[in-house]
Amino acid sequence: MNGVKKKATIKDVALRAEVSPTTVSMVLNGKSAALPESTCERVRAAAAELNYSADVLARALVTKKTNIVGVVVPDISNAFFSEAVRHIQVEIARYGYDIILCNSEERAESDERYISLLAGRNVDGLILTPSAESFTAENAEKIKRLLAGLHVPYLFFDRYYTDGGTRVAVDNEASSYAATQYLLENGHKKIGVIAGPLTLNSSRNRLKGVRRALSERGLSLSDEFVYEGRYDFATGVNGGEMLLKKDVTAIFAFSDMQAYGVYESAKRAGKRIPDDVSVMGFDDNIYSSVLEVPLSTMRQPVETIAKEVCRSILALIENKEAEAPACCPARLVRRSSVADISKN
Amino acid sequence: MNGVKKKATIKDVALRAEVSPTTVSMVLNGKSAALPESTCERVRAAAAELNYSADVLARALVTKKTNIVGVVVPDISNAFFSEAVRHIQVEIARYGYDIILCNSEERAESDERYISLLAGRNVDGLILTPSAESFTAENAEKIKRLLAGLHVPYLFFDRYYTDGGTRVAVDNEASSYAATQYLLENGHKKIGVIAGPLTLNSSRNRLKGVRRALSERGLSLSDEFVYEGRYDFATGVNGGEMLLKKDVTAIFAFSDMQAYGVYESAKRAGKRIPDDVSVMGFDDNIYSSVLEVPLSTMRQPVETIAKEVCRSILALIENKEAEAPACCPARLVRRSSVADISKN
DNA sequence: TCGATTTACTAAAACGATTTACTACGCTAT
DNA sequence: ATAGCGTAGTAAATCGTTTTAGTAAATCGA
Repeated sequence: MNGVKKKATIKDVALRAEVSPTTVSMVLNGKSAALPESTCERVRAAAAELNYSADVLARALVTKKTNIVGVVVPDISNAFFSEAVRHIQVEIARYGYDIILCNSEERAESDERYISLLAGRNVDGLILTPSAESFTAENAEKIKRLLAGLHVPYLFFDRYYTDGGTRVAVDNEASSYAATQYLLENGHKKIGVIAGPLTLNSSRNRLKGVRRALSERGLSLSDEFVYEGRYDFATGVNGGEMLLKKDVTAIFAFSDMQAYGVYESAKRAGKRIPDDVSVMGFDDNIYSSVLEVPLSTMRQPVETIAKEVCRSILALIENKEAEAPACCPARLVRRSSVADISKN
Repeated sequence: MNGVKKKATIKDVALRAEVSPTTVSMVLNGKSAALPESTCERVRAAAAELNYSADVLARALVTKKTNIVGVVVPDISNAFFSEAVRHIQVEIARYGYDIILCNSEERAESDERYISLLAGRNVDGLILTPSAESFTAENAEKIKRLLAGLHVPYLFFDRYYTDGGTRVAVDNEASSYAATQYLLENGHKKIGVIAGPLTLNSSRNRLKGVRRALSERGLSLSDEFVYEGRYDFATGVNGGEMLLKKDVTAIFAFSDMQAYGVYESAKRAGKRIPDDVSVMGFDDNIYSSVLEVPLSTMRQPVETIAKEVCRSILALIENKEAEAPACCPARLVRRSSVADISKN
């Protein structure tokens, strides 16, 4: 009963159960096939009495398994990522894994630094959403080389390189195709688009979907109706301002956050939503249903994606073999920000 | 050049530099006071050539230092926590620490499980926001006992037990005092409050602040004007509905999310903000400035708080001595959701 | 010149597990 | 009688560091 009592080690348990550490280890790790139940019982009792649990560091040192996966996202305070990370953490905890979380703040240099750092921590796997910067040809090459040299299973989440690597993302092309169809069905022909960085596959594929839907109706999207920026509020404001001047009847923003910016720009321009201009978003943040004019948007199945991320990375950790890319479909959420002008 | 080359160990470096592992360790850890520069140079060169970096697991095993801090929050997808965690991660990384993130999903059982788990991972420190459940007398006792037995430095962030433990939080009492004063200055006397769980010090102290401001003007807040719930949207809707029936002129919601709910309830009741009822929030989420009627609110200085959290936990890790509680002041953000009715 | 000190370095013990390769014993079958 | 085998374990190596307690040689002071 004196002061700080140290954690019991496997030796303490061995001593108390009057067996060797080897035996303790085997019993506690379920490798006791060859041992009589009486011994196992003694060991388990001793372990319980001493409140023993194996030191994870010592164990990891010999087994080369930490049960940690590293997660690198551009910005956890972005609603999409925070929700995804929450689901990932909760889900992967069920398999006995913890996550070390890193924010790259959209900087390629941080991606590199964190990836190396996590590998140095002997994580069992890596879940990556590279920063926008990491999609320039040069940076992409660096990241890919870095990962190849690491021998740590990794997977791309939401953003990915097209030439290899396991990935889990929403089906961007199909989703924005659906969104555009919805706009078309409501009579919109003059559509403006606010995209995220076109270096990202997410934005490029969403744009592709828009173009496909349009061309199927014999329409096309000229470049001057596409405003490229980031996925943030300010981009929405600027893009909205620019597109409103061109008298579009609908604006499709590639993120809800951008859509909020469009609302702001409409307010400034004295235009009402959806009477003067329709707005369509992408993500379905919790806030989108709360707006004065609830936003029509494509809902990302964040929980499904998160679970798929976990399933894939665990598979990679176990098999060390490439997984097929997983594409999850987004769902159209019709609210009030899109007006039907087909009868006009 | 054959296949997978293994990571270089300290022995490899020692061999190449023609010294002992001891020497390598000392040089690379800056304990080379007694060694001639020539040797140091040789060791450093060898290390560089082999691309050597010490295995953190092996090191942690002997030094008892992991450079990891555990973070347990109720819900990372809550904007306040996600922003806080982002700043915490970025800041603490500057000191060479990583964070393992856990979501308790507001469940006491998860708090216990994660705290034990993180301690078992030999984290150097713990940053905790206990779930609402963990504030019942019984659960609180359990958590406190658990922490006391762990010998891991820990700190409470945002929510805390009043009887001990280092803590970092916004000055809730002063903040809501200021908010209430603002309401009073604008002529509001019949004020309704939507609180979070009153088991949480944050809610209790905010309520205290309201009462103090009111009583200084000879007013008081009767219980029927206080709606207790959670910090979420649904609580705002329900509380708003209830309070609007009592013809309050202003509603002070203890979170922005609740305030959004109040907006919704006002819309349903056909009341305009701020013409028919004023609304005040708390947090200043990024969305609050985006609303059709931008929300007046108390802005939590999240980055400041996060930095203070890092400073404190690092101090605790180094000194192992209690830190003074840190209280950060919130700032009043005046927007359009509060009307001046003092001239009526 | 000799003992004491300084310089430059190292052997070996930890840290706390897992894992491989044994051993000692009793029993059976030939 | 003994080879062979199953049972019930264990000793010792290993993982890759840090750290303690030295030592051997060179230098210094008197």
